[in-house]
Amino acid sequence: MTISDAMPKTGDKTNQNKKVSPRNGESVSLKDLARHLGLSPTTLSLVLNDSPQAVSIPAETKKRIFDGARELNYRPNYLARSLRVQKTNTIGVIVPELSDGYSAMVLNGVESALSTAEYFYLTASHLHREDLLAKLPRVLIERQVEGIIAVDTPIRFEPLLPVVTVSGHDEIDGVTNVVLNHRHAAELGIGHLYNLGHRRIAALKGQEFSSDTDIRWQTMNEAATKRGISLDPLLSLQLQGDSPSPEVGYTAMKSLLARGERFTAVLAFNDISAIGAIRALEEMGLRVPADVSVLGFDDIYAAAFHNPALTTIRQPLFEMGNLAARTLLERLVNGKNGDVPRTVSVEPTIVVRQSTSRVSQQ
Amino acid sequence: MTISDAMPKTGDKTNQNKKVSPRNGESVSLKDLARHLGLSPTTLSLVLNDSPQAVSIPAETKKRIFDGARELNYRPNYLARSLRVQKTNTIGVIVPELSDGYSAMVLNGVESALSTAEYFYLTASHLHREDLLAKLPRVLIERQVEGIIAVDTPIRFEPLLPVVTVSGHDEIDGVTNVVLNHRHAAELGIGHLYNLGHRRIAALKGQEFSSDTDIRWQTMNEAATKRGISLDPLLSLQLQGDSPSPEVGYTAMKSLLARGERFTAVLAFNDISAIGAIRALEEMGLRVPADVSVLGFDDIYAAAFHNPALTTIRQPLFEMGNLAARTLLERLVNGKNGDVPRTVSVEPTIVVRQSTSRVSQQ
DNA sequence: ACGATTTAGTAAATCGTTTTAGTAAGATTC
DNA sequence: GAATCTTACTAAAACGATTTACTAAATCGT
Repeated sequence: MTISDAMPKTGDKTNQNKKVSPRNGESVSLKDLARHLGLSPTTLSLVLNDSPQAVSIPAETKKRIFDGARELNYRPNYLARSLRVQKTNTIGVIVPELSDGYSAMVLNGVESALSTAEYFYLTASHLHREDLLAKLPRVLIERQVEGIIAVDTPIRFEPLLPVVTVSGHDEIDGVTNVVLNHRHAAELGIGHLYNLGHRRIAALKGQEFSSDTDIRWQTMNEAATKRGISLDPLLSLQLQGDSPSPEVGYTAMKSLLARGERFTAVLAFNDISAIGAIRALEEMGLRVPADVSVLGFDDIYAAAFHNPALTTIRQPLFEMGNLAARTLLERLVNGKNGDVPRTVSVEPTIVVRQSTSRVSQQ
Repeated sequence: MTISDAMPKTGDKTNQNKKVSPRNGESVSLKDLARHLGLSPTTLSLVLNDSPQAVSIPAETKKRIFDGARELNYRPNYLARSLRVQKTNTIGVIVPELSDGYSAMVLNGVESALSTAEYFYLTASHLHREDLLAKLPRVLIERQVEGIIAVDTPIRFEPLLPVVTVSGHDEIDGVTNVVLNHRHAAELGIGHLYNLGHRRIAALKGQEFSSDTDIRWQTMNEAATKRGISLDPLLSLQLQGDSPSPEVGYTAMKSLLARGERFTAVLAFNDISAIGAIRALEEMGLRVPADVSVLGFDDIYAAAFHNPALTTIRQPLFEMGNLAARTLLERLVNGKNGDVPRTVSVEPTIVVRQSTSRVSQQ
């Protein structure tokens, strides 16, 4: 663009802006600006959007338009624009709850990918309520989102538009699942505990509503079986309640301990519940890791700084969110033609810290 | 036209919907539905929105319309609607970063208040970047948000629309600040430590970019002075870096310890940095709370389950977000008339756990 | 039996853009 | 010097709703 050069000669007629000046509060439309400049909205639109047809508009006029826009503080109405071009640059993100750390990390990744593409997103929490699970996709679609990312959320609607899940495991036409390589994660986790000599391993299963609960339990069992041990059902307990606090791990571990079973290691569903479990163990006089090793999952920020520092299986949540968003954007530009991948997976790593150790010989 | 009267008795012509059926992917507009029903879009709009003018439409026609809408899976286009009625039921929320726990808790409160009002929100993170601080409000306004909530974020723009901050402290026309009663918080914190006998108190000041840093430092000093002690500048250190991990507290405490100063208590800027500080102290062989008491701030989920459990000043973040959203919504319905409160404040509480204790006599 | 009212709708304007299809004047070509 | 091509624009039709201002027929009041 060559807007900057035409300034010197004119510098006179364009200043008669008294009539339309800053405008008492209401915002100025393209029509207002056009009237003020004595041009048609068409011309302004062409110039402001740097449309190819604007080549015939002389630099001086262009400058007049840009100056006028700045002067009247013209801001295009994105609603009107979106309506016309049939494109909102907006997607919807559905999460269980915002404050659970997990969703926040994923969202962070989503946002990072979207912002570079000039997309915005509407967030909606379903709070594990069936009515919201059915309603939220509807209202998001009414708001013309171009696609939906569902984080740890079951799909209870027909995917009329591109859908990408994070940690979704249902095979549905039109939805891409971004998932962790759970088999690998299980190998890392069970392998680590096994190599430290642990054979009696207690497990804290995820809540029923959590998408990863089943696959995690299944792959962990496979990894155990492969090593000739098994995850004793008597030593496993399902987390209850949807609080995003360590409380749920604490109460679960409390009631497991109350059963009087013996075990040397605990496989927690996530770091949050691992932290709760450690508290319960210590209250019983059991030291971690001396008496019982505890393995977390996720590697949230607090994991490294907990006391003892958590050994955990790291799930790259930011990357998963980021990947989900990038995958969705890609599906959006490809339209109908591009093929829809069923699954995109990311790799876990194990981060060994202080909450696990070699089983004590006794 | 009186198309409707020809069919009441028949009750069979309405089924000839083959032509318009589910529509190969494109969504059905009001006009499509009107054509399918042989009515005008006006009538449908009146009926579907239960407008007062729809009283004259007979129940039978209404039913036909509702049935048709369901049958063709009609979803109003919110964009078009918003454009026409000049109301988007959308607000913008600006946060520093999503994954820092603080923002997530506040957002959770915001969402909870908004969802009952059928509002949605666009989230944007500024990552402490000046360019984004200037740009984000602009683009949110272009997207026709009705108001903005800025969480722990400086206002770098002219508030042309209703703005509510969470933990903002600048006095600006048109913006309402939802803040903690910091004086009270400082009384609680300093009072607690003072009563336990602490006189030499180290402080971890918040990062420069954090809105609460100054007011917190100031009120803490006042509370200390009031008791005849002072927060020795030699014992205080500013947190550096914008990672939402305990790391920042850890490094700050490390370098404070490296200076060789003696102190019996630490006033941390927040729980996250308190956790990092505790790690640093323990690495130096100092026990918490036996040798040094550590007081956190915020009361995040992890605080209660840290080891030792954090004594902390609880800041009701969910409520603050909720209140901010409710305040904004109120300002939106009141329009220009309703007065704009400058400040709305909430009260802190102190939660005494295990990270603080009476100063050891030696 | 005549005007007023109610009933059951509709046509057209509108919100603020973008885009298609022009147009009218001047410059260029042959 | 007529035909064509540029140049510099503009009018009007979208996008998909809502809303204002009608209308034509049926009913009501007296």
